[in-house]
Amino acid sequence: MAQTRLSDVARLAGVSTGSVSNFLNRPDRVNAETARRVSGAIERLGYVPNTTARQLRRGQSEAIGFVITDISNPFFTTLATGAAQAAREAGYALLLATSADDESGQSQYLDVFENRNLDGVLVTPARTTPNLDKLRANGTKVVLVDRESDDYCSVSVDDVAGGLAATKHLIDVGKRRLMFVGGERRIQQMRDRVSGSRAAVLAAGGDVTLVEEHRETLSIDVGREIGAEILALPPARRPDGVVAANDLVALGMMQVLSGALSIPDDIAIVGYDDIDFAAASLIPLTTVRQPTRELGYRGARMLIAELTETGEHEHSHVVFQPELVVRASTSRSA
Amino acid sequence: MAQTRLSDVARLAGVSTGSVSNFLNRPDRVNAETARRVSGAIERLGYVPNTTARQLRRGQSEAIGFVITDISNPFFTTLATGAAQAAREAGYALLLATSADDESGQSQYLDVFENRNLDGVLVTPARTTPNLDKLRANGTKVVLVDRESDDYCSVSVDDVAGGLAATKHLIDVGKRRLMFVGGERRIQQMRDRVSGSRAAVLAAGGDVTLVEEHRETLSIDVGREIGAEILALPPARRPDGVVAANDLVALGMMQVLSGALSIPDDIAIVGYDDIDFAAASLIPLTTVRQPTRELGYRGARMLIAELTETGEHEHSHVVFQPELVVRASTSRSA
DNA sequence: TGCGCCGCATGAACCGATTCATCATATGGA
DNA sequence: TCCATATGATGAATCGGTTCATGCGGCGCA
Repeated sequence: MAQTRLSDVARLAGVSTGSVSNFLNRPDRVNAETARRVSGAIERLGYVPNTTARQLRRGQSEAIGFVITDISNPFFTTLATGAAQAAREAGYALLLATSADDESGQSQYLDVFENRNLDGVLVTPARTTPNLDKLRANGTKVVLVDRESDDYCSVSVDDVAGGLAATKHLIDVGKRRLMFVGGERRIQQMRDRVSGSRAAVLAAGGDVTLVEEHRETLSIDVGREIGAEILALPPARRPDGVVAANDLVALGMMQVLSGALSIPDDIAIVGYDDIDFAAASLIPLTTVRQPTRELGYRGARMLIAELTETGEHEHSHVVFQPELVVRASTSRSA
Repeated sequence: MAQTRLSDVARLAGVSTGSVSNFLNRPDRVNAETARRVSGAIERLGYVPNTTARQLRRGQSEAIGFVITDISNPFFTTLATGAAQAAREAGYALLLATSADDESGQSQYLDVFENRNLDGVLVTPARTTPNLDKLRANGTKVVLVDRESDDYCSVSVDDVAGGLAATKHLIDVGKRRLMFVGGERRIQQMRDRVSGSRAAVLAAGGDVTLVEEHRETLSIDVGREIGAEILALPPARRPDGVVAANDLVALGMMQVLSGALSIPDDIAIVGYDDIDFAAASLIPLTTVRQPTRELGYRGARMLIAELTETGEHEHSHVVFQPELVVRASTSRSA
């Protein structure tokens, strides 16, 4: 209960508080003998510095925040794991907020962050870009994850390439009536994936068609719904290949479709993200793998770098390349 | 950049800092006119209180921590969601730490928490109980989640009942050669689930057998391994019913087994937790549902209650009852 | 011997909000 | 009219580190 204070350490060691503080923060600035005494006193008292006081004086918290858009999607938790690791390595704390079940969503959580005075936040922009500028005006650094922007540092994945690879693969295995299931068109990633998909169709020539279906959220349940809708179509109008914009939808669709149709013969499915459950499905899911963990890791490192750099800041952008992982949901031989 | 301080507000409103502080924290103590002026000044300046300074003075951080044992298991993220909600409702921040990929594991993260001076932590004790006592001696409150203990408040689920229900169900659908796949025996939950399982076998009489398999971790990959081992057995020695101690293992096993055997005819599988993917599997998984979100929610509320209560503290314990959810992995009719 | 410099310790001021003893003013009752 | 009481404002002290201007002793060099 009774916190031992830095001044207690100073008294026991017979030095000033300044020296103790220096020992803690710039050990090179204290004499070896002094260091020995201070270190002994700290040991003896079991002293732990009070982070709050340090933060107050330093004007920074050594903590960064991350808003998880959808905690039920392993993609985001993997992102968080990567970010957490980077934070830990740099001695930062990672404060996670979840906007999972909430109507007003993200911007509310950014508010939470606002008066927790974090040094910076990692943001995965959802449907609309929340008022990041306001945060930044308040002195909080911002790095975008899984999204590019000229105004902020960002780490992202080439979604055009991902959409293209997924679609081209379906065409290569002989599918002609394709369907793209995406999220809200306002989200940049979705637009990119769609445009990659279209590019692949265009390149294939005239006999390949592509229909697009867009939903607000991309969950397992939504996948089930869309699967049911496909089954309700007359067979001739059913797609024979589907590109889903995330694995959850793909798995939901597959569950419903596998009851009535043969996968991949009647209908082949490609997901996106390569969450663990994609490989673990009874029919393993072909999917576009993103370097998810790395994405979170690099994002956090970038943020921390921005926090610690001294000179003028230049926004930097890292773009990873996705990788198509072929499994049984599109190919018998896989 | 230049933070507006409380004293700026006071100056603009023409009142003392004490009054501004009172307006913020005990509005009933300030005159209506004063309140109006202060509120106007806050508005005009866009003032946001500095949480760090408040924490320092108050001696508390209004933040609680939660160590996620395995972030790749949706069970734990759901727990976190519940806890996050409770924290949010009470105006607390939830600091998440992940011990996912780390050899030394949990205790290290509790250290991180130690000098972040949190008011309390929520702990899901893993294999060994980390040095919680030390934390507590430092003034940090502790509540155990998913585990009972006399020395701490706790929220848990009746694991004996869960193991029993799962096993009895297999027996009821006609299975006789049962297998229990659990985690480390040192973990209390595992012991409870096993003993529930044994009780069900005992109650069924002589012709039901139970073999036990224990692994350090319970992941999809481990499930695959065990599935392969089962397939390698001579048919007569294969179990015809499996109780898995979490859904991940169950899903992993099912993936391997469904290739060679008929589920549920040759072998029926029951999981544990009822994560979303259990219902979403191509063969939906029968499982023991835990009120996971509620568990996190109640745990956090309990912790916050302990933090805000004034009198003597009495440890309290909430024990939820699990619920068996029957699906196709054990029953054709389901 | 004297001067300048270096290394290191010192401790008061400070970060920004909260608290509380104190005081001013108003109200009511005798 | 006077005193007791209530209401509410005040501002200095405080929380626990960090910083920095200041000072001191020792060493090298001329």
